[in-house]
Amino acid sequence: MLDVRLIREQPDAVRRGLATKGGADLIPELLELDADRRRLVRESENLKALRNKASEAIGQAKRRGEDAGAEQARMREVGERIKTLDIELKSVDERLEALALQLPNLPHPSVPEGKSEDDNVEVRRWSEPRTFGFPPKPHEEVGAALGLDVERAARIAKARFAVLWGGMARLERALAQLMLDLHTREHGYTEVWVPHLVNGETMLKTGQLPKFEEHLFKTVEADEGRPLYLIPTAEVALTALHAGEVLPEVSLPRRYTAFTPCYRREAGTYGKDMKGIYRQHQFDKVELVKLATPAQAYAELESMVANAEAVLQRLQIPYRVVERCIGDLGFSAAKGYDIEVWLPGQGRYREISSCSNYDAFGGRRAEIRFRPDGGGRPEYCATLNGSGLAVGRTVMAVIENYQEADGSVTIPQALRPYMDGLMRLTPR
RNA sequence: GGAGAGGUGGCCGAGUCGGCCGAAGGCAGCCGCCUGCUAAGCGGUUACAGGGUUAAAAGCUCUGUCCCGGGUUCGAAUCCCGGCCUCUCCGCCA
Repeated sequence: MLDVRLIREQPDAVRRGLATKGGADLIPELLELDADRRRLVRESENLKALRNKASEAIGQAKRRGEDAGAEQARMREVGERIKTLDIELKSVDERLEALALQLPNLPHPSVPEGKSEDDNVEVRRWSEPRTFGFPPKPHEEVGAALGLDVERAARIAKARFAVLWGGMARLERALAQLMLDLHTREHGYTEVWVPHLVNGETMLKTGQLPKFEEHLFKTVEADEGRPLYLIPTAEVALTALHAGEVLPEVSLPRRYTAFTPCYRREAGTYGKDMKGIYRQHQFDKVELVKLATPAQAYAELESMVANAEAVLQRLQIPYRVVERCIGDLGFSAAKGYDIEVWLPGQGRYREISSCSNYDAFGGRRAEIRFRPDGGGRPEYCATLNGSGLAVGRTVMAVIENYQEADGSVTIPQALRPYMDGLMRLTPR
């Protein structure tokens, strides 16, 4: 969420910032509502001050045994007027917040121009794709022989689910473990275990609601309690952990990691990436989340990307890093990078991680603040998040990059300790 | 699932028949004083949000906040209703 005060004081700068991302057209109405709100607040509060004084006088009069009926009647009317104003104020506040929630974050000045992911800018590449002595197969073909089973998954659930048998299931688990160990032992993250179902308020505070409801799986409690939502990423749970809190500045940055399944409806992607497990309703991810001061946030973004890259380096799989352009930044991000892994079966780089700095936009929405070291008023934290990595897509990358002519897959060195020294997955 | 108790400031804890309660007292913190050191002692101070004033900040001032949302009342921490959460006992359970 953007600071309404910033919009009020520098509407033109905000309008320029939102030019590509959209939402600038909402500003006039927002400014009008803001002016209405302040007018109503002033009037209501003046009347409340009057009433408070009068009520005190009535109390004193009554204690002296005097009659205060006339004054009480007068205040009854004032009370009615206040009630009317407050109802109006509440309605203005609600409309104002609904509008403010629709405004995306302002891009950082360093973010490249561009409309779609095609305009993203490659920042660096790591390692060279290996040369195969045979035509490399896509992961769904390599995987089918090794225990990747989408047919039965579709039967017991629906399309876009998978069953992993034997070594493939083991590979999934081993990768998650490798990632968690790397981030907790070498990158300073604290491992957190979180609920996979969260309430609507948490979804609102982390920017999933109201805008992205169609992407979420929603549950209904049997006793008609508030609905809970399946998390689309551990980011929502991790970021919301400190919602409403004021953290000491010395405790920043905080670095959290969690291994969870992610559940996404994938509405509007029918027919897209239907083969294999690139796009699933359920997938595992090791997520990275940081809370930082706005001053630390951009350096923390760089190190977060490096932390995610380290996973692919361990696995010896080629990738490139692209900086997302304004049009591909997403709603909440001020700046962000994607890591794209090389998939020889597809002959191209595909997204395996997305790291973003939401800066104070995220902290304001979730109400996460910090108390500056020298004292003073609390300020909003910057929130950052990134995949480190999406486990299912890493499985894809491993089996495509390490496939052999006979249909087997070599287990990367770094992964063997997590698979009892197993060197190879062979067709079943 | 059944029965009961409760949610007050950074923490503990008091709030009488609704007014003088943004809230006693204690602890912790900060500033100063005092004292060979330490401990003790003395004085002051310590929430958040929003509005107004200001170029802005500080300051001043007003409003709201005693879990959340409604209601009663001239006036609610205090009374009433709903929700959320916590605890105790019984039952069930990985």
